[in-house]
Amino acid sequence: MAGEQSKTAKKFSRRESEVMDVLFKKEEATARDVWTALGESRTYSTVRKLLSILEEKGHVTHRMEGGAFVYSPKIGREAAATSALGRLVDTFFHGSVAGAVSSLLGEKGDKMSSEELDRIAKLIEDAKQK
Amino acid sequence: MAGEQSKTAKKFSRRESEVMDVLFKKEEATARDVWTALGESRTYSTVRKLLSILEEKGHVTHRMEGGAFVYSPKIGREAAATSALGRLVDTFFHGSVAGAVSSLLGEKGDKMSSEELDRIAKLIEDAKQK
DNA sequence: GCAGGGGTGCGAATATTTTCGCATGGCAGG
DNA sequence: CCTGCCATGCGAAAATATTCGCACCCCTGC
Repeated sequence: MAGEQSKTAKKFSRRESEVMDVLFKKEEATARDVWTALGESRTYSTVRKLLSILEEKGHVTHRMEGGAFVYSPKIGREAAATSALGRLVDTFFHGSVAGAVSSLLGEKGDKMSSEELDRIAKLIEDAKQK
Repeated sequence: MAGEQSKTAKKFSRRESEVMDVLFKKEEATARDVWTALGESRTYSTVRKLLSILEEKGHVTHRMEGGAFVYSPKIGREAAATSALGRLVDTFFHGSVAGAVSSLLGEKGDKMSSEELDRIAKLIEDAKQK
């Protein structure tokens, strides 16, 4: 249980993670999209710079479309999510998934459809089988 | 679903969050403890400075014990965890708790005891009742 | 009383991150 | 062809975050 972070640890600075969040949510977006999503609190120019830095660091890629860059995260939402989730569970719940689920349910349980609840129950079932 | 972050959004810089992580894991610790936990990669002095800044910003408190400061997070693990978890679920799973649980199970499902699995199942049951 | 070993506070040099303004280039409309 | 609009690149100032070194204090042992 020694160096387990090197593989998953993604270090984003404040603004960088804000941009990444947008990208993860939207899957892909132009600089202008990100700028808008960020509430236009900064300059369009600033957002573009951030994007280019993120790309330089290898966290995002872009493809040309209609004369503009369309950026998208490079690591993959799934991987990033799993990593972040795992770290969070370790930090706050000492590795207890049950603890995390409990917290999640406590927070959003009310607003969840019984359908979604069922879906989770099924997930548990499957895990137990295996 | 508008401005829901203002209440929970805690912004920590890189080092700051590393320190907070230690504090959340240990519940409380002296500067030296944190320094050790951080792998002593920096100077003891640096860690102390970080702690004092964190305190100045209102994220941690300290109490005197045996001539040394024992720091502890101020927001409470539970609240911080819920907040972080919620944000993460929003960002990566578009708010779907099931999606998050699925990911969690996929990552740590194997290593989980059937006991913990049961515990979660029960949690779901309770949520459904309500 | 005089080290020695910790602990704390503070000020300041360094390193990074953030934020922009400006120069350039492509395209559609007049 | 000229003009306005939007996009990208670049360089650098401004704001923050990190890291330390020092001065000072308190307690224990000699």
